[in-house]
Amino acid sequence: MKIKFIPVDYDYFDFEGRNYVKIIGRDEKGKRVCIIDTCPAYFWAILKNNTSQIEIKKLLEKINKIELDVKGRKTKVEKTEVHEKNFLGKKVKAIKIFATNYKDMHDIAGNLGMPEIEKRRGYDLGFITHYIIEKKLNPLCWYEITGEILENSQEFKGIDNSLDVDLCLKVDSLVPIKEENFSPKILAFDIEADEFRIGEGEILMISFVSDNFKKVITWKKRKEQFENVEYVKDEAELLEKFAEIIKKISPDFLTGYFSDGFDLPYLKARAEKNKVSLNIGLDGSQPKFSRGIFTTGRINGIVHVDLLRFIQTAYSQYMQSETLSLNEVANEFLGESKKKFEFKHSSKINGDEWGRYFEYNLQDSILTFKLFEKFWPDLLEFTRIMQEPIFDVSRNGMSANVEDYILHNLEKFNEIPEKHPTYDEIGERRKREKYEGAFVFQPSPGLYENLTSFDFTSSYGSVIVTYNLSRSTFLEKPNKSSYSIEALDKKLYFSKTSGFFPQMLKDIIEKRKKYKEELKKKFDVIKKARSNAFKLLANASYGYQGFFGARYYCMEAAAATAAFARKAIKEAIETTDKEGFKVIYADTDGFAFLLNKKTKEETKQFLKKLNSKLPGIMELELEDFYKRGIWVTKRTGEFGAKKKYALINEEGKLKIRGFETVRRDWCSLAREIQNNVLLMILKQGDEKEALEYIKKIVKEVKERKIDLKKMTIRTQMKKPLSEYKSITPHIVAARKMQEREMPLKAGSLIEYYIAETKSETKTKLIRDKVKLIDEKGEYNIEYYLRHQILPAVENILQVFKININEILDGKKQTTLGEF
DNA sequence: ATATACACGGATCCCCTATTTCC
DNA sequence: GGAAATAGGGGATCCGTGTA
Repeated sequence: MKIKFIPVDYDYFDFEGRNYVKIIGRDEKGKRVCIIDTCPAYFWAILKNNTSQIEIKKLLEKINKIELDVKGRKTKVEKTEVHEKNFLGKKVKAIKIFATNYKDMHDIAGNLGMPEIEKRRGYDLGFITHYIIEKKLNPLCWYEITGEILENSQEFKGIDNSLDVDLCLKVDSLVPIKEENFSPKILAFDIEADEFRIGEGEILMISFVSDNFKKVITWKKRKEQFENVEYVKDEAELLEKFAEIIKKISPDFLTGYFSDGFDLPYLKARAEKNKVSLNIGLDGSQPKFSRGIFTTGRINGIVHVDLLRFIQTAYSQYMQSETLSLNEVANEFLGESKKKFEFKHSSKINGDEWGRYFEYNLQDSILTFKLFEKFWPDLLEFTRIMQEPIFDVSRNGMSANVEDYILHNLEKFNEIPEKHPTYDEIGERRKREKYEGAFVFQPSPGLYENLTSFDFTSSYGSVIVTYNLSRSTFLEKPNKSSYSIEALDKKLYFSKTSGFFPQMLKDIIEKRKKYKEELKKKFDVIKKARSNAFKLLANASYGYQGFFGARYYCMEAAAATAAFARKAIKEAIETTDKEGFKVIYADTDGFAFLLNKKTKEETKQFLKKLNSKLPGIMELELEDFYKRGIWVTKRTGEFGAKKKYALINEEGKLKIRGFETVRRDWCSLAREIQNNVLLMILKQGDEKEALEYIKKIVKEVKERKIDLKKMTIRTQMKKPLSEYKSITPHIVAARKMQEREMPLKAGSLIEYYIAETKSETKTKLIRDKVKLIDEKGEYNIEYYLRHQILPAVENILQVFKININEILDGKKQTTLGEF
C-alpha cells in the first residue's frame, strides 16, 4: 500500500518492550490516516582521546553484555558501533550504543561507569524528537509512505480498531515529496462559566466555529429560539454534547484562546464533577494535562492549539496592542471586536440579556477561528523550520525554538547533541553575575533638524557569525589565529574555524534575506511567514547563548557578542563624526545623526563607504531621513534621557520611543497630550501652538471637563498579590478587586483612578486616593496636573527653556511672547 | 516557567535628624 | 526638662514598562 501523507500529531507507545511512534495525519484526499513506525534507539558514549584500540574492544565487549530490568521492563544493549564524530566542534571517537527501549537509555548510560568514557550524550532528546531526526519525517511536510495496512490486526494490541481513523498503516518506507495542498480542519471553541476560578462555577454555554458551522450549546433554556443556539438539559448533557460535536467535526486542530489555562481545564474539572467522560481523543482518551505552572492540554490525535501561547512568543513584541486580550488582538489583526457583554453571575442575568450572552460567546469562537486562519501560515512555517510537532512549536518560547532548530540540524555537522543542563547547573548559571550589555549614547537634549539613522542589520546575529562566537568555538587559551575581545574583565578568544552554531545562524540570516528580497518582488503569505520565522530565530539566537537553560549556553559568547557590538557601533559613530556629520544618539545597533548640510546622496555614498570597511557579514542600512527630532532631559539631573526620543520624517510620520505616550501605565489623557505636543513641535519647529494647547487642557482639567475614562491608569499585576513587598497604588486597587471577588491573578491588568478624598483623611500617599473605575468619585485635579500632565510635557518644553510649572499654577506667563 | 542588558521614572520603604508633643 | 512621637528629607529599593 502506498499513500501520500502529511504528519500532524505525534505520539509514541511501547509494544513488547520497544518504542513505536503513532502519527496522525491526512492523505492527499483528506482522509485521516494513522501511521505506525519505529527507529533504532541509541545514544553516544564519547571516549577519551587516548583510548587505544584494545581498550575500545574490551569496552565494547563489556557494554554489549549490559542488561537491565527497569520497572519490570527488560532492556539490553542490542549492539554497539564505533564512529568518528564531532562533539562541540572537536573530533571524537564515540560508541553508538543501541538499546531496546529509548526510555531506558538514561539508566544504561548511568551504568557505564568506565574510566575510558568521558561523556554520555544523546539520551535526553525525547523519543519523538529522536525519531524525527532519525527518520526525517518532518511535521507538516508531505511524504509518500509505503506500508502494510493494519486491519483487524492483532499487531500492536489491535491498535487499528481502537483508533477512530480511516486508515492505519505500518510503515515500510517513506520518501519526501513535493508540496501538496493541505487545508486543515479547524474547530474553534469557547466556554462561558459562572466563576473564573477553574471548575468552581457551572459551565453555562460552549460555542463552536468551524467551516460553515456555528453553534452555541447551553442549558440555560429560553422560551425564544435564537439563531445557532441549541438547548440541552443540564451541564452534564452540555459536556456530553461537547464531546459529541468534536467527534462529529473531527478536526485536525481544536483551537481556543487561553484554552490551556482556562477552557480546557475548566471542562475537565466540570466533567469530573458531573462524572461525564470527555473521550474526545481519537483513541477514546480524555484530554491530558501537564503539571507545572503553565498547564497544557493535550488531546490524542487532535492538536490542541492555544493561540494565545503562540501569539505571545511569535508576535507580541511587534504588536501595537497593549494587552494580549482576545479583543485587542482581534482588533489589531482582524479589525474586529468582541461583542459587548458585562460579566455577571448567571443568577443576575435578565431574560432578554441571554440572547446577547449567546452572541457574545459565539463571537469569541468566531474571532478565535479567524485568528487561527490568520496565523496558520506562521504556525506552518514555524513547525517546518523547527521540525518539531506543531503542538510543541505553538507553545515554545523562543529559546526552545532556537534549540529545536539546532538539534534538528546537528547531523549536517556530524555533531553529537549536548545534554540539557542539570538542575544544579541551571542553579549555578543563574547565580552568575550579569555581563555588560549594549552601548547607549548619552544624548544632549534639544530640538534638531535634518537627521538620518543607520542600523546594523540583524546586529547581534551578524556579530556572532562574523566573529564565530559560540560554545564550541570558545577557546580557553588563544591559538595562532583567533578572534579576541575584552569582556568579563578578561580577554576572550574564539577560534577562526567556523563553528556549527555560527554557521547555522549564517544560514538563517541568509535565508531571511533571500525570502525578504523575494517578498519585495512578489508578496506571498507563506514566504512572509517564513521570512518572519527566520528573523525571529536570528534575533533570539543571541539571547539563547546567554540563557541559563540552554544546552549550548555560553556566557563568554554572549558577553563577547555584546562587546563586539559595542565596539562596532562606537567605531561607526567615530567614522560618521569624522566624515563631518554629527551623531546625536545611539542605542545598541543603530545611531542617528545630523546631516550637517550634507546632501542625502552624500549620506548614501558614505553608507556605501562605511559598509565596504565592515568585517564579515556586518552591514549597516539607512532607515530614514527625518525632518526633525527631539531629545529631552531626564526628570532628575540635567543630562539627556536615554531611550526617549521622537522623530518626524519628511512625510510627517512620527517615530516615538520611550516617551510616556507609548507607555500603558500612564493615563490616556497624559499620553494624548504628550503625543499632540510632540507632533506640534516636530511639525512646526516651535512651541507656540503646543503651549496654547496645554493651557487649554489644563483649564479643562481644572474645570472637571475631562471624561473619567481618560484618567484611568492601567498597571499589570506581575505576580500574586501576596508577594508584593511594596504597597503601590495598583496593589491597593488589586486588593479592592479581591474584596469584590473580581477575577484577579498574576498577569491581570489593574485599572484605577486617583480620586479626591475627604479633607480629614490627611495623607501624602497616592495609594490612599485610589479608586476602581466604577467607584463613585471625582478625579483628583492636583494629582492629574502634578503627576500625569506635568511630567508628560515638562521636559519637552524645557527644551525651549519654558517652565511649565508656572502655567499649571495659573500664574501669568509674561515672558511667553519672548520665545 | 523562563532569550539578553540597559534605562527611565513613579511610588514606597527605610533610616536619619529635627521638631513637636506629652508628661 | 527630658523622653517619646511625629514630620520631613533623601537615598535605596521595588515595580512596571519601555528600547534595542
